[in-house]
Amino acid sequence: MNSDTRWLNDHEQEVWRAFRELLWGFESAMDRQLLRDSDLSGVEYSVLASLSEADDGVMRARDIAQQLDWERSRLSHLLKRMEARGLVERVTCATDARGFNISMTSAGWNAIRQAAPGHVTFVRENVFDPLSDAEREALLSATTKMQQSIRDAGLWGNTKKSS
Amino acid sequence: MNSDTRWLNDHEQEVWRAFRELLWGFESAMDRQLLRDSDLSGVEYSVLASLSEADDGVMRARDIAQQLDWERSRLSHLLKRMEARGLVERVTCATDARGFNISMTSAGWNAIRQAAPGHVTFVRENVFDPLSDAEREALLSATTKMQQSIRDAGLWGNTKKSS
DNA sequence: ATCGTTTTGTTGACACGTCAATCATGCAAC
DNA sequence: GTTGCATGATTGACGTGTCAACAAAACGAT
Repeated sequence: MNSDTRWLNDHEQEVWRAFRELLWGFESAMDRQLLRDSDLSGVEYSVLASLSEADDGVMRARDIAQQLDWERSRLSHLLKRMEARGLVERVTCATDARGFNISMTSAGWNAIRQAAPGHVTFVRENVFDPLSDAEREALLSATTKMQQSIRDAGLWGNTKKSS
Repeated sequence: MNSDTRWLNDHEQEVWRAFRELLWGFESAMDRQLLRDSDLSGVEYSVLASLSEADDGVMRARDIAQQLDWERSRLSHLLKRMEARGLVERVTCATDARGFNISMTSAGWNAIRQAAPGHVTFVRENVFDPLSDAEREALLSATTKMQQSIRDAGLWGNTKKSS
């Protein structure tokens, strides 16, 4: 139907293919490394990392979800599993009876402290070390522009559309 | 413990943060667009796209899995759902009694033909249009290098390690 | 021919994500 | 203060992914 679609030429297909492969492969490799070295999944690491940046390892669930740009239910499901694993605890919130404070247990602290070096090393060895300075800067500007473009198209993240 | 970890400085954190955000956000936006415009999930689109490149829309399941670098079980689960939706059919293979030929139904053809223009447009508008020529080339070399680095580390894809 | 191994594919258990529905609480308007 | 709406969080259904176990056919060596 849409006969004026601007299809990709050969070179564009090559770029797109490489990018798309990396898109799925990078996260999956990162998760694999994390799981292998520290018995944490990628999403568990994200939550623990957020918590560890708070003063005492305690945050409102709402704030975690906002910081990670996650849906509430996604976080809720995950926290249930993490609580069962003993990594975090739900504590009722004194100032808002609806809310919960999520608090890292000592097992949670141990897990994130053990996992962080390997994770950072993964990023350094597979992102920064292989790239030249120019490539690193181009990567930053390219990712920023793509993200902005998707935002402009109203397709980014979990933010609800304007009616 | 690993006290010689080379942590990220501020600028590196900024690059890493932008890249990581794009990593999860891009795929999710793409899937959202696809689902909205054509009632196909991203993975369903991948399978149908592979099939549509075969002469008659028929491929061995094994070859689809290999082309997409997927685990067999992942494909098997998905094909079961896609067959239930009427997008593909499993046909017993004449030359190998273990295997199955996966064949697109006419509904499958219709779905992929309807979805393709919007998908290509998404890629063009959010990858190629926002990027300069230099950025496009840098993106290609950067993604290629990251992927190669991960491969060298033995963390890429579903290929089993060498015992 | 038969034995052991590889290949092909399925299944079940479980981790994970989205969506829609639900529920209680806070809050603002009146 | 009650009515109405927004907010914070949970739940259940279902699509999706991984992993390990399984079964059956193919294959290669003897």
